Amino acid sequence: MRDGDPRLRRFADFLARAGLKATRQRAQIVRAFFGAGQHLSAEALYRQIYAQAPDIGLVTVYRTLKLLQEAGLATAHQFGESYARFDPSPADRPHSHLICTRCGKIQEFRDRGLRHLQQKVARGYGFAVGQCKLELYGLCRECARGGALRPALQHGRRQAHGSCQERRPRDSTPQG
Amino acid sequence: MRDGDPRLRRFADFLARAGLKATRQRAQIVRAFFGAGQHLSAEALYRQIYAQAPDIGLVTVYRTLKLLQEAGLATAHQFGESYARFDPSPADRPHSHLICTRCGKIQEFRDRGLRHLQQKVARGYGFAVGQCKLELYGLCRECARGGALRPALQHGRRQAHGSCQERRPRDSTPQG
DNA sequence: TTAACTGCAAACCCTTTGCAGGAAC
DNA sequence: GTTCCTGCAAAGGGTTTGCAGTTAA
Repeated sequence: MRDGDPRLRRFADFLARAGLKATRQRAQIVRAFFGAGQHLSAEALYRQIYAQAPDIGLVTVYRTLKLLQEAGLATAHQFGESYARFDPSPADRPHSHLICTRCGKIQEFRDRGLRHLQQKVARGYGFAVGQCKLELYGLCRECARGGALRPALQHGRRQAHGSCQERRPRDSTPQG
Repeated sequence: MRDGDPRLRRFADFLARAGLKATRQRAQIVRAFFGAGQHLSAEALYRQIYAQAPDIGLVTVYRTLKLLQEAGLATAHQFGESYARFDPSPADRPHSHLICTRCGKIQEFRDRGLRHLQQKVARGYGFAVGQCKLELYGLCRECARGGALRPALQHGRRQAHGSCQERRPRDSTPQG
């Protein structure tokens, strides 16, 4: 991560505006969080940080992740696991997720169709949509090709992802 | 719930086929579960049952809900709360959810557009979609009208619903 | 100087598990 | 008569909180 990451500045601003303090621990945690560029769990983030700063506690990681959420710089997701993963994309860049149930890879995507679907549902049910959560579980390109290059995903205790169309695409040619 | 609910029969079949026993507790639990016609938590289901059968324990409710999931007759959802809610719709009737963040009401809906979106994403990313989870959080018709007829939803400890288009529909006229 | 922060340990909460007695087949 | 089931209590696991010492502003 380049040090000029705008999210670092946004977090600094958030702290200042809220009358909170910019501590070394918070700096290291957010740096590691944005630097990872993945959907890490609190525990995983803690382990990454531990390598460089073993004095930072897991509790502080949790507390900082909570601040990041309040600042709109992280979003917690369950992804059918027993623990939360934190999405480092700013809340003002909404997106959906593809979760590979084999290798655990999580990809983000956006699709205009979702907006239309929301509007249709909003009209049909008189429902004022605030947040939208769309998650597609299945096999990523590599895993779908039968490649077991990555180890299989270790599932958590609570496998609670909802049901939907159990269906496979006709072809897999990219098209953006 | 009428006693001829096909789900009761499906559950009985499931038990028989798996060499499991049809106990009074299981009967009462699944009856109450399907009868409620809502997305209850284990605790809430337990409380309902407690009125008629205080000898049935919460643990047995959990165990029976797990069996129902294995039988494809219930699905666990997190819905941004700290605990799971169980959807009494058979797994072969996939659908999405509207969750009112004010009164807690959960509505199910289906939309063909989601299928298309899935196919598009599948092509674009080479992703073999298995399960799909779509949840829209916002205000139901009644709550959106400013009516606070139902009490506000008691949120759980863990508010982990993902981000998406923060946006409101132009109008609220029904159209199916 | 003072309000906020940190780490530790302990608490919390939902869910699962071990075990001894009880019920279905 | 087995095998499975139940309830209780206790354990598990992720997350939060209380507290006393520490640090940013």
